[in-house]
Amino acid sequence: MVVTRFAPSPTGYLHLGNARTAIFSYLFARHYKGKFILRVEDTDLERSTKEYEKLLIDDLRWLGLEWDEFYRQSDRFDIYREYAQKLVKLGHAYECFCTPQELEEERERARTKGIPYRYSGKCRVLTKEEVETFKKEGKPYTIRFRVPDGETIVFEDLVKGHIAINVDDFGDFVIVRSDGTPTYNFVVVVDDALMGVTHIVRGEDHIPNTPKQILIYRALSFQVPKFAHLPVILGEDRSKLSKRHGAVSVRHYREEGYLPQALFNYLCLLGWSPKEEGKEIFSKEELISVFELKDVNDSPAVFSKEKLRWMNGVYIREVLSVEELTNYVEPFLRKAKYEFDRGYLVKVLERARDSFETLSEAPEKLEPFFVDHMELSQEAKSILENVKAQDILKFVLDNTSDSISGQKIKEIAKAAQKQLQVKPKDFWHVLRAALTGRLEGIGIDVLCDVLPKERFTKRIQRILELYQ
RNA sequence: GCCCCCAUCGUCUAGCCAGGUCUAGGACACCGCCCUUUCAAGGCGGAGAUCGCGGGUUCAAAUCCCGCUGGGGGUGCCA
Repeated sequence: MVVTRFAPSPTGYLHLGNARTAIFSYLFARHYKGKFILRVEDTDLERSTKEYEKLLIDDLRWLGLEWDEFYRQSDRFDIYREYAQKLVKLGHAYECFCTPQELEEERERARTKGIPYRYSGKCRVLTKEEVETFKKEGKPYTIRFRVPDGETIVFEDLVKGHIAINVDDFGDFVIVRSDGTPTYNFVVVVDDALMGVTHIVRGEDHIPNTPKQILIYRALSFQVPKFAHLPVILGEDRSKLSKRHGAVSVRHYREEGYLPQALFNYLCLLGWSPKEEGKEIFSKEELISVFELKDVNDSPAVFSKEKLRWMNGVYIREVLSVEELTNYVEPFLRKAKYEFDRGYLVKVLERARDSFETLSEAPEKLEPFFVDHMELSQEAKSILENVKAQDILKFVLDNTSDSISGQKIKEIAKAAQKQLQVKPKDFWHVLRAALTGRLEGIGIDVLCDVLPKERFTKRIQRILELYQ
C-alpha cells in the first residue's frame, strides 16, 4: 500500500510551497488508494509553537486536505531516544563533546583555507573510558552519526531521476542535540520507517539530506522508501519564493478572498500538467484520478498571482454552485456591514457572480445591490447636474408601476428616449448615476431584476431631491 | 569555494524517454475587433520562443551525446 506524509514544522504560516507539497503528497496517496499522514515536526522546541500548529492544521483543512493519521514529534521523544541509543550501541553513532565554539573555529579554519567544511571527527576516536569520564564531569554532548568513508549513495528520484552523492561531502552529523532533543535528519527516518511511509514527497531543498537519511535507514536495517523531490516555487525574480516576495502564506490568500478550490487547483498546475492537454480546471476528485508523480516537471516554476486571480475568477463565475458561492461571499459582505438576508444574496449572485475575481472585491463590486445611500463619484455628480437628468428620473418614476425588472426598465428607456428626445447613452448614464452613484459597473437591467421596487424608487427620489 | 538540481513565448506549460507529422500547440497577461447602456464577462483574431550558447551523432535534433554559460538549491546542535 502507498503511504505518504506531509511533515511541516509549526514555525510560521503554511507557505504556498509547502501547501503544494502537501497537495501532491495527498493526491499521490489518494490516487493509489493509500494512506496520507500528517506529522508535525516540532523537534525544534525553540521555534515551534502550538499556535502555529493550530493555524497549520486549520489551513490544511481549509484547502480540502484530510489525513488518515496524525502525529506530533514532540510526543515521540522516547522513541527517538531509544533509536539513538541503538545507533550508538551498534557503533553507527557516538557521543561528541565538542563545544559550539570549537566547531565554529573548525569551520572558520576551513573557510580561510578555502576548503569545504566537514566535522573533523575529533570525538570519533574517544575511548569508552574517556566518554564515561566526560559524562561524569557533566560535559554536555551531542550524538553524531558515523558517516562511512568514501561511499557514494545512489537513488532513483521519482521526479529528478538518477541522483548520486558522495558522502565525503559531509562529515559526521548531529542526530541528538546537547539538550537531548533529536534533529530532523534522524527523526524523519525513524518516523517514516515506523509509520510505514513508502513514498517521500518533499521539496528539492531536501536532496542533500537524502543520502544522510539513507545511511540511517541502512544502519537501522529499515527499508529505504522511494523519494520524490519537487522543484521549488520561485518568486518573480526567480529566487525561491519567500516573504520578501510579499504574500506567500495560504492564510494570506484565504483572507484576500481566494477560494480553496482555486488555490488547490492553481498550485497543482505549478510544476505538474495533466496528460490531457489544454484542460486546466480540475476538481479535487478529478485531480486524484489523473495525478501522477511522474508527470511532475523537474524544473522550478514561478508563482503567478495573475493566473491564480484568473483561476479564482473562473471558480467564482462558473465552477461553484450559487449555494457554495453564497457561503464564501457572505462573510465578506457582512464584514463590510451590508445588511441582507441569505435569499437576497443568492439572487444577487445568480446574476452578478461574474463581476469580481476575489471575494474581497465583492463588497465594492456588489455595492449597488446593498447600499441605497451610496457616495456619488465626481463623474456621476456632473451627469446628475445636467437639466435633463431631472426629466429622465421623473419620467422613470412616473412610468414605474408596482414592480421593476430588467425587461421593464428597457421598455421605459425606449419610451423615454422617444418622449424626452434623449440618446440611449444619456438615459442609461443618468439612471446608472442615480442608482449606483458611479458610471461603471453592474448592468442596470441586472440590478433592476434583483433590487426591490421600493429601494429602486427610494434611490431615485433621493437623487431628485439632491439635485432639484 | 565545494556538492547537487535545472534550462521551450514575459509567466505556467505541451512536445523530449521511443529523432521526421513542430514553418513548436495550449493557458495567463498584453493588443485589436465583435457583443453592449458603462465596466467587466463572453466570442473572434493578433503579437509573442532563431526550443540558453557552442560542438558533435544522424539523411534529419526542441528531442540523443559532450562542453560552456546562466539560474536555483544545499553546505547548522533549522526543518
